[in-house]
Amino acid sequence: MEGEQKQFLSDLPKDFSPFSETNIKVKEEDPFLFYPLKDNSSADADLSPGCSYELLNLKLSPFFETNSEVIVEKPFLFDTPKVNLSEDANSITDADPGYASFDLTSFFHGNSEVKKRTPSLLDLLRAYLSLPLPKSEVKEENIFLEGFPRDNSSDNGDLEFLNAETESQCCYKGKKEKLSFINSTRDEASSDASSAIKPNLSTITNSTTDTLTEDKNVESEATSEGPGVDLQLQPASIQSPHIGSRWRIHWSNTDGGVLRRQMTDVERMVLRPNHEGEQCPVCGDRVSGYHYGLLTCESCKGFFKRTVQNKKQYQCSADANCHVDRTCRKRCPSCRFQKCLTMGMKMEAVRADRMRGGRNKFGSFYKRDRAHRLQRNAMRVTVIPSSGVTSQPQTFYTPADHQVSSSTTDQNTHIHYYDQTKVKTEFIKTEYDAHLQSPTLSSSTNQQTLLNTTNEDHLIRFPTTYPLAEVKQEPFDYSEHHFVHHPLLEYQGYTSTANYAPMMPIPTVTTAQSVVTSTSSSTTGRVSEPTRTSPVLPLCPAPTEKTVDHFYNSNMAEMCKTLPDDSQIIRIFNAAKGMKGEAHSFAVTVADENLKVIVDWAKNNQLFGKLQLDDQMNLLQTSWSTIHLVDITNAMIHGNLSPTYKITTGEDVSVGAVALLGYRLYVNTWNDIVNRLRNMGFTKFDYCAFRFLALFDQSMDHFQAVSAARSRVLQAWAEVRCSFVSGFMSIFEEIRRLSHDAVRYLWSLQSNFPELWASLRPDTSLVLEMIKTSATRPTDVTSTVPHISVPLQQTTYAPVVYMTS
DNA sequence: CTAGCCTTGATG
DNA sequence: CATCAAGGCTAG
Repeated sequence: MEGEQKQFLSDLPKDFSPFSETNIKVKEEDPFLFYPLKDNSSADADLSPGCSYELLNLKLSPFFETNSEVIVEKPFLFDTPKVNLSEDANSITDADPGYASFDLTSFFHGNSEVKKRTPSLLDLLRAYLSLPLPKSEVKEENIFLEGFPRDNSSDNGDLEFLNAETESQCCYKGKKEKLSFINSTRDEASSDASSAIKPNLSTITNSTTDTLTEDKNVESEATSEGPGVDLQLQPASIQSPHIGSRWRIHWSNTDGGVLRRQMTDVERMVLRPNHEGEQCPVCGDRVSGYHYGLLTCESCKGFFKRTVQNKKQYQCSADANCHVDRTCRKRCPSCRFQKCLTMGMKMEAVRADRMRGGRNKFGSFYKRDRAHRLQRNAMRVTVIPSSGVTSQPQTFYTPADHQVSSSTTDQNTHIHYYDQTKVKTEFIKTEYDAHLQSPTLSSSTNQQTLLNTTNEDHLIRFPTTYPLAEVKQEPFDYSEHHFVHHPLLEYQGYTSTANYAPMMPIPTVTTAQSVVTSTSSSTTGRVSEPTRTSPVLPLCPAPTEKTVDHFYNSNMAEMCKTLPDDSQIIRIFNAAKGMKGEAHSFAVTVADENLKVIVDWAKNNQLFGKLQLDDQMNLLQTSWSTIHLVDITNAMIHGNLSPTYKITTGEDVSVGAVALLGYRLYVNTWNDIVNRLRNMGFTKFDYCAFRFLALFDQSMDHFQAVSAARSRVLQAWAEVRCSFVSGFMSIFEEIRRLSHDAVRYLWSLQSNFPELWASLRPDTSLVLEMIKTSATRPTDVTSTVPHISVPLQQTTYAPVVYMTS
């Protein structure tokens, strides 16, 4: 080490460490710490060998403060040349939890002061989130996978996962190396982590040392074992490559490597490429790309091409309304072609000169369509104003949803297209068809216009930066209801056995409207005549063997595995009821405890983990209360909680009061929700969906990962629940709103009942700190917290008008 | 005829 | 140079 280490340690007193001193002198212009990132090779910096470093501004550290004013705008990352680090284990020391730091004391010759400071609870949460997943005792299933040497350029290498539960197929990129993966499930990690709220030198030093000495040629995503905050871990039963499981990669060369494993369903939610998983609007088969103006499968592409090129004319032997799907698409080419056209495939895109390659004139429209899709994805859950029962559908369900807008008359191309009129078709051109094919009337544009007029648009344009900001935006007047609309469910219509009224505009019976009709018992909704099968609300097929099988293989089942154990919430209630304090205190204790469970659940979620730390914090601050309420609601529905809990004051506190953080006004409303859900047959799947939807809160949809996750959750859920989803969704929205009300209520105590607030020990409650932080942010909820004169019973809140069916 | 895979070549 | 929608090829 001596020769190689050069200056960075050489001219320092051996016992000098920034972290063993209370005050450290730092150069004023250089109040930074260098934190090593994951091992990485090559580069020519000069700090510690073979590592990547992040230059961290001490001012941003929750654990240190400095009087320097220097601010780093962006994280500064760099690498150093590789050297065997194991001999140098002694020079490793620790810093903040979540970072294992090399002792870079040479950088602290300065005149700024660096002091330790006491981190807030949120700081600790942050640090906890930034920790690698808690390492645990290994179930040493040796699994042989094959990997590939790390390609420095591909940061996404570890997002490419492969196959299989325990045995995996191989995928090579670069030269082949046999890698051995040890799958370690997490379980007991909390025991040695429990005490380590503060940075703990020895723990980190030891563990890091162990890592380095034991695993000389091991690279691990997660070898740096941090001490962890005292957030309880749940036992997890994770057997296969899976969210939450930990992997250690051993390989025989020292080039580094990237794990490839099977993508889990949930991971697939955000990671899967664009059209994977999309269904061909003609036959429902897997989409392979844009073909002739539409995202279709390979077979419909070929079919369309052959038909147009060979000027085929088909005749339907039935009534020209045959059902077309993957299994029967060969049966009636006439109806298949008709459906191709109806859905928006363009004959003009078939080249008359048969020239290969290149791009056609639709290129830019494909691009635009992609953008629209992206946007639509981001707005998967579309809020539709429904004040009064509208007589006009808010959106039209049109095949145009699948087609690319075509507004071109551009003939400036050497590619000659078939003129639509040259191929005689048997189709009667209806107004609708004309609209579809019209070069001037873009139906996508139409759709866009409609979307632009709905009030979800601000969600995209004005991303919610602060947690609970969304709460602020929510009108207090609950009489103005918002309903939720899922294009996804519309999409299902395409694969259902629904009949397509040919060439007829089909007014949308959106799920939003179905919400209206199912919850308001309104009969004025414009549900189409009963004879027509709605493409929007497909009938659930009777559960055949196949569907049952599919059910268990669905995303939903996979996602359910990540849910906390049912007993968790019971345990929390039982533990909390013995604590000193009145009802609010009981509720806050329960919330605090459950928050730990929630944090761990979120932290172990792959998608959540992909978010930036700040975004994770924001998301948690926004969604914890809804998740909490969902948890208690679920437990209540299934009779896991007793209706009331006797606390130390002798008072009987209803579960509802606890669930609503002490806000008793809406306990009956909540009880009603519990009953309704129970009657609707609320299952584990529904609970799972609720919990994920709560985590990936709608107000955070401006993060693509969040909106994508929501979409997938909805899709998976819809596969299980079909059209019932809409009914559940409206109740979910009620829960979400209630949870936000509860948070606002709790925060209102701070100003209206300071003694009560103080008795809740806001300095030790993460829940209260979260609420406080959210509320005291500049543009936040504070100003909108209504004056609440009397806690528990009275409020100036506008009463929520909950619909009952 | 079907449908999966392959080749091509303008586009960015 | 990668991308990706065109057309082409061919077993079944």
